[in-house]
Amino acid sequence: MIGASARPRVPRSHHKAQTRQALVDAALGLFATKGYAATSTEEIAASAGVSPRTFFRYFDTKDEVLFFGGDSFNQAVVRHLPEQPVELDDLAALAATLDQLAPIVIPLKPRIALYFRAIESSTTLMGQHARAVAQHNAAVSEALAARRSLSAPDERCRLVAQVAALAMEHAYRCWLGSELDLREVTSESFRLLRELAA
Amino acid sequence: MIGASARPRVPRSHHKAQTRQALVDAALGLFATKGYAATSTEEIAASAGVSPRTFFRYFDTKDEVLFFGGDSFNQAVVRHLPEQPVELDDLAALAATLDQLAPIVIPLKPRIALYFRAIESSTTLMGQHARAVAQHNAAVSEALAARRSLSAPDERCRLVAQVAALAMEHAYRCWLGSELDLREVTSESFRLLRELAA
DNA sequence: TGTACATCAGTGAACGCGCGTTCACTGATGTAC
DNA sequence: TGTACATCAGTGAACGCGCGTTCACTGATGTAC
Repeated sequence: MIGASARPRVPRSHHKAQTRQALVDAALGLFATKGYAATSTEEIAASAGVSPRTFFRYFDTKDEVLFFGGDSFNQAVVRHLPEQPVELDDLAALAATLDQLAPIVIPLKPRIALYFRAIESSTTLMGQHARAVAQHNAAVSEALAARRSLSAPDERCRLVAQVAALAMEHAYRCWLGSELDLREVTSESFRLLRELAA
Repeated sequence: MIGASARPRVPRSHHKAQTRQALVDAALGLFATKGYAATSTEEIAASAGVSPRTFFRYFDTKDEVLFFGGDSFNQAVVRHLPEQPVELDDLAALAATLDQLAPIVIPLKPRIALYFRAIESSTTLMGQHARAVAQHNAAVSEALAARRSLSAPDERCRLVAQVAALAMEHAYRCWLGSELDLREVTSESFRLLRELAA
């Protein structure tokens, strides 16, 4: 009687990750279409196919569910930055890093679009995003400090990280609203940045 | 019997403005010390000396009470910008404008410090702040467009406004945490900005 | 391989709490005459 | 100047609602023997 077993005995960790992902996806979709305030945790749970109670097993608060892998992108930036040629200045090194990471980002376009639509629906999510960007910038300025062999980031590192994040977000918003190439839009954004300070 | 009247018959509009201000002040203080989430609207009302119900006559939501006159500062920037010498480029014109407005900002230092402490206590207030900054930047980029006789702001205007806002917030945070002169810190911040793009 | 127990994802039910609303009212200011 | 009425800031009480918590349980996976 081979294959007569009712269930394929899926590992717990896998099941858990799946549930979490389902909740995140459901929330992202609902927030983007209905708005954050108009979406209850109960609805998110229902849309993810779990009970209302389960939501709070994965997230302490409603806003924590907004998540789209900004962390791993951040880590990728920090990893790629030291590999840039030393003759590039800080801004150019960051631009080159973003250029290298474009292939990872491009397939995520629909998801990123949902994310931006979601955060615009709510001040809380806006704040969530602002915090995430601030963390990202702190990590990048650490990496910039290391690149210049400083023990800790100085004012300059922090400002470069922030300015680059600005150019990046600017480029991403252009990209999302058009059919343009991400890499071209990004390099154009950095070029403009240089020009206006010249 | 001169002066025997019990009350001096204070105008309604004045009384109203006073109540509103009392609520805003109370909220700013409580948010900065206890944090946003740990402060209830009832507490704010009590601290302002009015009934709980009155809070919602002035503000539709709890977070709306965070307010410290960013609007009037914004308007001041927009008013002063066109008066700058035409030979200054956009960034220099904004720097000069902020330099002129410093005397208005300096006496507000304790209040601004409370504001920043408050927004750091809560993602919602963080979002509130992000929205306010975005509005400010939109208005500034309009003003920049007018300065260059454009009918609408282009990419460049928007980016300049954002970069300048970054330099400004950077300078303000340095200023709040020190005894340095606001005008010096600001000009240093803009100088650094130019340097890293050179 | 098989049995016995431990662990843990998921659930149900009940609840506390604070935001924000609705309805009905008081009393002071504003205004028409 | 004085009276009568309109307006509006402030209040009290009661309530709906969704977030987030607590307690007690089920059933599948993991593991020791």
